Amino acid sequence: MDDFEPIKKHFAKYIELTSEEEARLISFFKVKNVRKKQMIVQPDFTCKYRTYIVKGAMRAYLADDKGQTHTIAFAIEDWWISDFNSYINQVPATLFVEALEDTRVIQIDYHSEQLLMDTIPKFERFFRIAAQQSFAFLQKRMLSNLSKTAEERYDEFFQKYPSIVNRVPQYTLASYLGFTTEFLSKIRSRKK
Amino acid sequence: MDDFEPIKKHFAKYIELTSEEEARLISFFKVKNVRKKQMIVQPDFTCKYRTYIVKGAMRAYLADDKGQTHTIAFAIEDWWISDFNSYINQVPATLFVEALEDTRVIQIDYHSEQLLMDTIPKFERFFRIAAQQSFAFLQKRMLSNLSKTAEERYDEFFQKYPSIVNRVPQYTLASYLGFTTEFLSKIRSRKK
DNA sequence: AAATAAAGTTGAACTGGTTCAACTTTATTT
DNA sequence: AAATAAAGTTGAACCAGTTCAACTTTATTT
Repeated sequence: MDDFEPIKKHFAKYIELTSEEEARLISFFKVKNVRKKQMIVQPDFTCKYRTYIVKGAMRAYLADDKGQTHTIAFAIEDWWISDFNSYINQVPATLFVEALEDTRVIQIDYHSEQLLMDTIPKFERFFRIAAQQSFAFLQKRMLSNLSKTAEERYDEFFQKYPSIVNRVPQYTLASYLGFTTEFLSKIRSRKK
Repeated sequence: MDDFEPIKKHFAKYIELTSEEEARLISFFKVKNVRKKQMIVQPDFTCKYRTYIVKGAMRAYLADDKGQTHTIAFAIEDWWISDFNSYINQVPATLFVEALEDTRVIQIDYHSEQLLMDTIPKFERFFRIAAQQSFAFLQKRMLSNLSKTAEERYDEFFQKYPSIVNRVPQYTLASYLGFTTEFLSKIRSRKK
C-alpha cells in the first residue's frame, strides 16, 4: 500500500518505531476516498475518526444561525483534520468537515488510538507532541486575529500558505481569516 | 508542604500515581511568590518554566507596535500559564506573563518535565491530555471570536467565568475578548 | 491624609469592515 | 454545447466598534 508512505514518514518525524510497531499502527488505518463537497463529520454525530490527508483538501467549519460559515481549519496533504473537540472527548460534533476537492484520507478510530497509546507509550508521545504543536499554532492565529487588521492577516496567510490561497474557494479563506468574501475581494483588487 | 495539595489533586484528575511517582514529581516543583505587576516571562527570553497557580491571578499577553496589549490567556487557582510556544519549543518568548495580584505559583522546568516523561509514561499521558484540552478550549474561543459580536462574547465569558470578570482589570478583559476597554464600558452601561 | 497615578466612563466624530443588490465570471450538470 | 448553478466582483449605504479627549472614580504611594 503505497498510500501509507507519507503517513509513515509523518510519524517518523516525531517518534522512532520498530517495524512491528509500525505494522501495528498501520493495521489500524483505513483508507477512504471522499468526493468534493462530501462531509466526513456533521453536527450531532460523534466524530469517530482522526483523519489524515493523503491527497486533496478539506476544511472544518461552524455554520451559525445566520447561515454563515466560519472556517476553523484547512487541511491539505500531510495534515490532520477532524472536529477535534468531538473526537477527543467523544461528544457530539458541532462542526462540519467537508472535502474541498476529491480527497483520499487515512483514518484511525478513537478506540484504536486509545489502545495504541495504552500499549505503546511512544504513541502517547506522538499525540502529545501533535496536540502541543496544534495548540501553539492556534495561539499564534488567535493573537494575529486580536492584533492585526483584515489586510494584514490576509498578507500573513498568503505569505505563509501561498499554495492554499489558490486552492480553496475564496469565501472559505475569508471565513477563516474572519471577514466577508466581499471584503477579501476588495482587499485583492486594491493590490493590483 | 501544604502548597502541594491542590496540584497533587490536579494531576490525580488525569493520572493515578504511586506515592513514589508522586514524590518524584514533587521533587521537581519549585514554589515561588510573585508580586502584583511583576513579570515571570518576557519577550526574547526563553520560557524555562511551566507555571501552576496555587493562589492569585495572572495573564499572558502580546504587546504590539502601537502600544496595545492583547491578552491570550488568564489563569487563576488550579490553572497553568506560560508562553506556551516558547516553553514547548524552547525558543525566545514573544509574550509577557504578568501577575494581576500577588500570586503564589508552582513551577516545573523544561528539562525536568522531559525527564519525567522519559522515565514515567504516565506523565506523557498527563501532558498529552492537558495539551488536547487546551487546544479544544482555544478552538472554541476562536470560533466564538469568528462568529459572535462583542457583546455576545462578553455575555458568554461572563456566564462561563463570573469569578474572573470581577477580579481582573477591565482593559485586560476587553483585550482578551478582542475589543477596546471603552467599548466594554459602553456594553456594561447599556445593561443596567 | 494628601497627593499622585492608574483604571474606568462618557460623548462626539470617525472608520474598517458589513450588508445588500446587481452584475460578471467560472464550474458543473444536462 | 447549452443551460444552470455556484463563486467572485463592484459600488453605495450603513453600522459595530474605534479613537480621542475630557472627566470621574478607585488604588497606590508618600
